[in-house]
Amino acid sequence: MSDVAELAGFSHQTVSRVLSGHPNVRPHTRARVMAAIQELGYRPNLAARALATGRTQTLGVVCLNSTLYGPASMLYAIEEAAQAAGYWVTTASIRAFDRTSLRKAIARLVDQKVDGIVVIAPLASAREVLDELPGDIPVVTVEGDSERSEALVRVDQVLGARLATEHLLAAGHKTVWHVAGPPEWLDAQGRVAGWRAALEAVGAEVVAPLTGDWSAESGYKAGQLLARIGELSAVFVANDPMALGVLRALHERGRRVPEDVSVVGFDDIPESAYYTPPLTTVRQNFDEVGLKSLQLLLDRIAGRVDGSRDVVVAPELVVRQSTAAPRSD
Amino acid sequence: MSDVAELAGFSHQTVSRVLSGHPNVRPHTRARVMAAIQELGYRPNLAARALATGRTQTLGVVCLNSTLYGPASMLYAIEEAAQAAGYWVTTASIRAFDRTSLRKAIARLVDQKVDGIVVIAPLASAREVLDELPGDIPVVTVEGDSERSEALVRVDQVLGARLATEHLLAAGHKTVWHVAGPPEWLDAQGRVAGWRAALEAVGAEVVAPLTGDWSAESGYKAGQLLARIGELSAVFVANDPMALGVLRALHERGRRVPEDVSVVGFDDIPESAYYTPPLTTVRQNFDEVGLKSLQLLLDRIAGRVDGSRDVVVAPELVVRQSTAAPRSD
DNA sequence: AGCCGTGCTGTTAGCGATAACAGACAAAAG
DNA sequence: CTTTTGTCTGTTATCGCTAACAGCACGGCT
Repeated sequence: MSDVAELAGFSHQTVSRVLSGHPNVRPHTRARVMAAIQELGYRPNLAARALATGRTQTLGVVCLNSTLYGPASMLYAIEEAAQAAGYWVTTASIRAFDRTSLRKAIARLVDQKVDGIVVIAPLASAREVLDELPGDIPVVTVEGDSERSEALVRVDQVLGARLATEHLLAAGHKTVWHVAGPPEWLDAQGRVAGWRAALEAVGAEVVAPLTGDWSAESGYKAGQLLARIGELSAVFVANDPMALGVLRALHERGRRVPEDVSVVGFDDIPESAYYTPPLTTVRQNFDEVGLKSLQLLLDRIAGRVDGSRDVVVAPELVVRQSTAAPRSD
Repeated sequence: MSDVAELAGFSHQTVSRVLSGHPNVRPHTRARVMAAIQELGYRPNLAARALATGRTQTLGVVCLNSTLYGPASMLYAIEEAAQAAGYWVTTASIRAFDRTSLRKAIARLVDQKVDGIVVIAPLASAREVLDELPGDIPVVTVEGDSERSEALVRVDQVLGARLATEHLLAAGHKTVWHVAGPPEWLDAQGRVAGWRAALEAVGAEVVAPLTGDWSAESGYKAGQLLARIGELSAVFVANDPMALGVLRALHERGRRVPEDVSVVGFDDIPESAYYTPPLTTVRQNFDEVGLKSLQLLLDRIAGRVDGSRDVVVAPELVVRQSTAAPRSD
């Protein structure tokens, strides 16, 4: 930086002012400095700036399993929007569900002095950990606990599950079975709640849900069980890959979809329109969730805390060919 | 830090030595300092350390489209391994194929003074950009150009495509059609080359490949075209989601798989075992690629350049139910 | 006894930027 | 013509840490 100053014939402080867009710099001076920067190929040292200002222009994202479609999409949307806003993104992936690794991940980000954190860790246990956070760092939670005082962006899982279940009930099915996600996941819990609520609203029987781990394999296993149940006519599966597994298992047992059994998924991943048959599912707009959470975070960093504290994104039912009326016999 | 020093009764430099694990510190002193750190809840300032040492303990990853299964898996594997090695990971996602955004992404990482970079951008154009890189920063390329002098980790795409094609030829198919990935992608190019080589080796006809964009939708469109071709008996599709689209299109036109047409995919994503029918495909071990590339990068950071410059991971054919012998008529 | 090497700790000087204050000069106000 | 105000630039201190050097005590050697 002092090289630039010398070449331009000004002090390093003036160079700093040019860089930070300070108004009180003569246009002529600014031009000279810019030329010197160009000529020397100077790039400011971000570590030094971080040390001096206390800000890093970096955001942290804590993410539970970034190979799943949902988290990966949100991560991508956040990264891109952050980039556009002049921020960096550091990710802290965690594999396990436990509190310790979540705590460690957040500690890492705090150590790195990130300017804000997005937590994509829709686990019941996340709540306690977030309560331990230093209060001076803005945090936005995605799919978190709505009782937390911090900002939150979420998809209305309960609504989505109700849309799915009501769609099946409206087609004439007496009741709807459910393959749920891991019980620790808040969105899995929400989908169970919505499914249950829809059934109870019309007095339909509520059969205990099966549980998977979001993978197609776990859906397949649940499907093998379901396929043996004669009275089965409609299933709501908590995500699309598991629904794929269910479709496969039903097919292998000779239960036709949708003639014998109707299936609804959740997420609307790009592949689900090409399953056999194309899957009726509930669309979550992950890009929007990622974008909104970033906006909220930037607002908080800028001190605009007054704005909306919670953002709820509405899911949407996408009807395809895996659902139909039950057989009349 | 000086607070800790004062509380422990030593100088700040001794605290620094304890933190960095310097050998010449009396155990008693070390214990006192540690206790003081504990008591004050002291956490070192990484920006200051970065400024003083010139190292950041951060790695950069440039990633082309992190919502695809392959890149997402590698990213995840890298992130986790880096974490275990005490490094942070900053991602720079790019959406477009062009040189400018790649250049910008790398510039961002260099500005941030990352200690090393992994480039997951299997594009032909990546090569030129990488040549512009400052020579003092270690770089590992994934799926890059093997003629580059830098370190490289890749899956043998040509071999994988040959395995797939030869499997179909061995089953008795006269020739194999191909749905390729975007031509700018090096792995798409490699798969075309392997497919072509396998056909030419036995003197089979080489029909010009169709092109998709890795999505199920593009595979579906290619499949609609293929389904009209009467003589079609075997297709090799450049990735699993596109293969799903092809399966769907064939099914809609009444072409049975594998009785009428055999289909082979590429990647072995977790869902492909549950497609209708379960997909014969070529497995790439993304975790291994991610891990190996990180190891290579850490080696280079540590100055161990002597070791293997290139790592080639062998893909593996996974035979499921989407392939069979051609119809005898 | 004197010297030297070794183990431990403290002092000083940066790393490369920004913040706060100070000074010079020109234009506007009294 | 002096005073004030405002625009522009420079000087100095500081962020929190590590590197290099210096110093001190101690034991073994000649």
